[in-house]
Amino acid sequence: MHATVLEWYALHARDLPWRRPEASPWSVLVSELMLQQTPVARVLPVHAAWLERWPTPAALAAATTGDAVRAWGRLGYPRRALRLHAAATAITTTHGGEVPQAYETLLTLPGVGDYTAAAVASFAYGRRHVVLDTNVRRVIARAVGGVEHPARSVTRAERDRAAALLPGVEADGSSDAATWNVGLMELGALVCTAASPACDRCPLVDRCAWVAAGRPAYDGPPRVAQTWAGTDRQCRGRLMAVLRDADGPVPISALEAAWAGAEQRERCLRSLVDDGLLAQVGPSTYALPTD
DNA sequence: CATACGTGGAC
DNA sequence: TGTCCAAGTAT
Repeated sequence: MHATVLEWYALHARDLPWRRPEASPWSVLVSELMLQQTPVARVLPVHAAWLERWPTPAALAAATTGDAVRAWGRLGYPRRALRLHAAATAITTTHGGEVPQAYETLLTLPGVGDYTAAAVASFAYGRRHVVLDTNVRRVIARAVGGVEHPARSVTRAERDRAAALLPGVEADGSSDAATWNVGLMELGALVCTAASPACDRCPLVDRCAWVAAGRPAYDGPPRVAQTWAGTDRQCRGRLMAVLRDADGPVPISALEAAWAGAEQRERCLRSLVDDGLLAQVGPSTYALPTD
């Protein structure tokens, strides 16, 4: 299975900026934060502009959080911009300006959880870690587990299975683990997709347990649908869009025009200020934060 | 462990 | 056209 995936990746990998040999660990870290729940196509232009403007953690740490939020644009989940800024600050003040290499150290950075810590350690530094993202989980669930979708949350058995599949260390100390990780991710992103897997283009089709079983439909607990219309998330998004698109502070009237329901609007306004995404700069004026 | 958290493209 | 989904994290 290893050689098959590695060969397929060598032939079909997309040329992404954060995968190039010259990509810095900072570029990798920025890409990983941006890619959390966000498609590659939308990340590409924002990532390029971000690295151009803030080529190092120290450069971002010197900017305001408001600048980071505005540069985040419409990637969604703007708290990630705040976390990335906070991570850059921590890297600058307590890690000598260099993105940490150790998984455990990476894990202490804001916005960096198990997946991102393993991904940065693996992709930026070549360290051997199990990288369990939604793509890897799905490929393993199908190819090895024989089911269409993995469980809602990562189980111990699932992690053990992924660890067992991870390429080992060669006699010379090298390992294919990092390429294996990104290869499995790429396979899940391009071929073994959630809704319409292209098994006719899959290098693992002949040994896939799910295909062998006749591609049985998912029969686990119902996967919760994301609601959107009328939620606080939609309201917060509307309010943030007003601030992002403005040159400076905006009057409360502009925010009132963006969301009709007063009670919900005020609750969301409070939560955005509480999160540090907005600042009240006058009795009836709001702005992106300047700290 | 379930839930909140943005946004827009695909089918 | 509405539903599903995208390299998760924090609480």
